Amino acid sequence: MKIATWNINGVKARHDVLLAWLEEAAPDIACLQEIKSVDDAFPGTAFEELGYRVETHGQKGFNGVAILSKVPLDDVSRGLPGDETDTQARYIEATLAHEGRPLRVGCLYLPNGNPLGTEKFDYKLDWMARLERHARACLEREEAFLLLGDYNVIPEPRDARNPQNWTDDALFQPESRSAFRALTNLGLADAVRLANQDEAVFTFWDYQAGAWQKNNGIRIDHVLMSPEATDRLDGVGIDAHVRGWEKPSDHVPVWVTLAA
DNA sequence: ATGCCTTGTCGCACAAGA
Repeated sequence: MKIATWNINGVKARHDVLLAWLEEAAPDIACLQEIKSVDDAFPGTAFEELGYRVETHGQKGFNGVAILSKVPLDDVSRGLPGDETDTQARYIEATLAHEGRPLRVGCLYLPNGNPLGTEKFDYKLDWMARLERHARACLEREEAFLLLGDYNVIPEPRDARNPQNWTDDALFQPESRSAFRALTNLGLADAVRLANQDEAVFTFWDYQAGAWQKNNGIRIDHVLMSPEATDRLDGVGIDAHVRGWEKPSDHVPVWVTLAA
């Protein structure tokens, strides 16, 4: 079973590229972020014709997440628990069956947090604290689950081509990195780092200043896995070539495959 | 030091992104 995450930066602008990637990569589950669409306006027909069910949690103009799935989804839940006043659409999760056992998939778009010294950075850290509490609750069930998406965190210096350029950025603050580390310290595995310890493993390249051509990237899209899911981990990949397609997102897909 | 692009918006410039 192949499960992927991709920040597509607008589902309407990315419709054809998303369709081409789904046909090429053929994931069973695709977790999407920044759909920038309300639920009713999500252009799902072409994806449904490929065999995907579509579950969205959208809002107008910004943010928005979705799960496309070739297998049935149960208990679809929208919004990250822990703050009923949070109106930003950044989290959706659902349960599916993998080899006869439940697998919970959480699709997340973590707040960017810039600029520093504003309520936006506080919101990022509050959101990460809620995510840790949610991860703890999920772990207590001792079942397989994935928390995957755009974390907007550069975990370590080797996860940026030019880490010195990010020292004043919310993505690379000690508080952001510590909050991400709190998740891995719970026992959640960073799938890409289980498979690949190299430098220059990136998932995002800015649209500006020829970042893609210079390979001036960062690794901010992550797949975190519970121990029960890691037991079944079979493969990990980053579809970086998609960044070179016409009209690309600035992020690329990251995926894992689970064995029986 | 700043902008460099891209997307969506009750557009005709701007906010937000990272």
